[in-house]
Amino acid sequence: MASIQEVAREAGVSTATVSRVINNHPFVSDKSRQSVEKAIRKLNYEPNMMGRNLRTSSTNMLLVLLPSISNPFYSKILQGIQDTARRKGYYILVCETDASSEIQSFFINTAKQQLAAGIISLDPSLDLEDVLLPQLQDGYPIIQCGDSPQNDTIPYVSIDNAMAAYKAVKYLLATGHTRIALITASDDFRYATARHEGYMKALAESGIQPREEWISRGEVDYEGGRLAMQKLLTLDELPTAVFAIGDIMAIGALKAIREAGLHTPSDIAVIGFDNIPFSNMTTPTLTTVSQPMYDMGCSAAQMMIDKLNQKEKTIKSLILSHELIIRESTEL
Amino acid sequence: MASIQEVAREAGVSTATVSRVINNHPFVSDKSRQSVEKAIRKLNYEPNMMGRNLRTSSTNMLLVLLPSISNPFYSKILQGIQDTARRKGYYILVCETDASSEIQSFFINTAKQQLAAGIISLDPSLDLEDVLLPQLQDGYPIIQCGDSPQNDTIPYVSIDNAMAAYKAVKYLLATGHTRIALITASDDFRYATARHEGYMKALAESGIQPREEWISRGEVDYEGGRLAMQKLLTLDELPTAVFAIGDIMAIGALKAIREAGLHTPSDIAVIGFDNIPFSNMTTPTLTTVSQPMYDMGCSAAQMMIDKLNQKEKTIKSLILSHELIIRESTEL
DNA sequence: TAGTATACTGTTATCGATTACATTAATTAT
DNA sequence: ATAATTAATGTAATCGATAACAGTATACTA
Repeated sequence: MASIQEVAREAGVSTATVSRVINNHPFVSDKSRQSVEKAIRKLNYEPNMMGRNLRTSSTNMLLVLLPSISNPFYSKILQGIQDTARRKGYYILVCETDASSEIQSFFINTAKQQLAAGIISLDPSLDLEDVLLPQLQDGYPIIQCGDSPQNDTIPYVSIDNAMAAYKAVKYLLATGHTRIALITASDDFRYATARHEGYMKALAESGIQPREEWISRGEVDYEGGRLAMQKLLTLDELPTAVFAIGDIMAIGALKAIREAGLHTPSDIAVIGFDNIPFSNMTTPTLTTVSQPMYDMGCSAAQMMIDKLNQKEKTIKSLILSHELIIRESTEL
Repeated sequence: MASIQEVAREAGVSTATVSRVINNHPFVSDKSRQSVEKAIRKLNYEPNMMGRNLRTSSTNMLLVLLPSISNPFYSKILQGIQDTARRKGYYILVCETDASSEIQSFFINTAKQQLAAGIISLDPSLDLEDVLLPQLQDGYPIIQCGDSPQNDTIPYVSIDNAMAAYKAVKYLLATGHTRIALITASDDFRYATARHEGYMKALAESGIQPREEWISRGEVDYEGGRLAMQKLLTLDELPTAVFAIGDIMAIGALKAIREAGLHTPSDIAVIGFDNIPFSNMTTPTLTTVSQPMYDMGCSAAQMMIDKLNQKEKTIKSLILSHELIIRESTEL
């Protein structure tokens, strides 16, 4: 672990000159530059990040908050963040926010301690605005990714959830369905309420009065989707199609339908949201709305890095495009 | 961002005394301790990690190398690592090794720069011994998790893969199968060859001569499993059961069987490996060998931290227990 | 009472980098 | 030929913490 001093001694120059060579300053003679580079190679020198970051009071680490690492939706976004960050020389600190309550203080410390240069949050349930931001230094960069925040003071990367849901339900209507149920989650999540809105709007446009009992709620996981579907299956008049606000819930719904001895899509069509890898591996394969998860991650990281480099004074939110992927669960 | 100097001034003591209070040294008077604590609260002080780590030339970050973040097997392990690490005050730097070739140098720098205190690798394809280790400082801690390394100089956390595979195939034999195929991957992975061995041993014990054509190989993903199964389906005499060395490949196999108009388990039973969350959501649900992924992660992190704290001079490898989970894909 | 141990606190060097400032050498302008 | 620029380099302070060492005050021992 050679230090800059050793390199300087080896090269017969001062540490300042070595530093200038490392950081590509002008005003270094070719002679000095060459002997420094030679010394660096000889000693296998790497600048120590701690020393550098302490002095410049900067850091090349980004903190990513995500509700659950093993949720494929988030991990795909994380992949995008990671790739972009690495290309720009940034490291990713991950923090799974689901696990416990000490977490808040743990990651807020990360920011306070200047360990991370900024926070990218994938957690839609985290109240960034009212809980997180006030605890951070003024101007500390935060980006929300995959959902839009409660209010618009925090920049985000997302898709137009209402529009995407609208189009998905429109598609169901176009294929002849009129009794279309919604499987959704708590209204705490903006994306959930936005997709709910899109659903309502599509029905309204077709002159269909959405029934109270068509809205079934559950946890955002497989069991939650399964239970929500089971509730729908107790209705006197069954829906002929279901729009679930997430693929995993939709996959749970598929299961409940099959358990009831019914068939998808002939008895009940199902449409999901997110296009997680597994949505293409189910039986039947799942019609879904594709979110550009990887791109969302890339964009979030890029926005953060631009902000850190002051290329952009303020971060502008970004709406990416979505796509309806039609598969077996709705094909008649 | 108050510094230790400001706290010292506020409390009317020297920085040394503040440092002693922070680090719970004895020999601090109650009077000093109280005024320091008061100053810390008042200034909302948090020790700066960069300063501390530079001085102590230590760090509380661990680097985790994983082939793919979005693979549920790895992400579940990562969850265990993360939880344990955080409880002990360590941060996790993730590095997805699949993506590109600059990666090697990127993460080796992390170690060289003393940014990370140790490396936990989940990547079975990474040649830790011959490629990674020689580039690191002598004694730099590395742990392999989820697979045993090529040779035994690097400590690891894993299960007994050969035994687990043996028991899985034994179960198929016990339920009357005699033509049992194997879907596996490249022999580059130790876990793959170990599971292959277990398969061979079980067949041999039952006096069954394993046929060459029963061994079908593919990439370790959904498509790989599907293609490998398709190859098996071209045989004149079809196998009645298939053991796949990973759940995702097994799920691909289920798909291929269904596409061929056959039924699982009545025509061909399928058994997977890993017990990823999705193995319980397929149709039919997948019989599989459960690896304690979360525990593996916890153990790996714990071993690393013990090593770093010098509780353990050398790290001892750990074999955790597995379990056969019987579900619909093998139930007749 | 002098001497010694003990408890507590402060001074200062240090980790490894960056950078403002000073200095010197070389070049150009007058 | 002298003054004024410009280029190249070095000196030393600095970031925020820790810790060796020294120093002071108090209690205890002989």
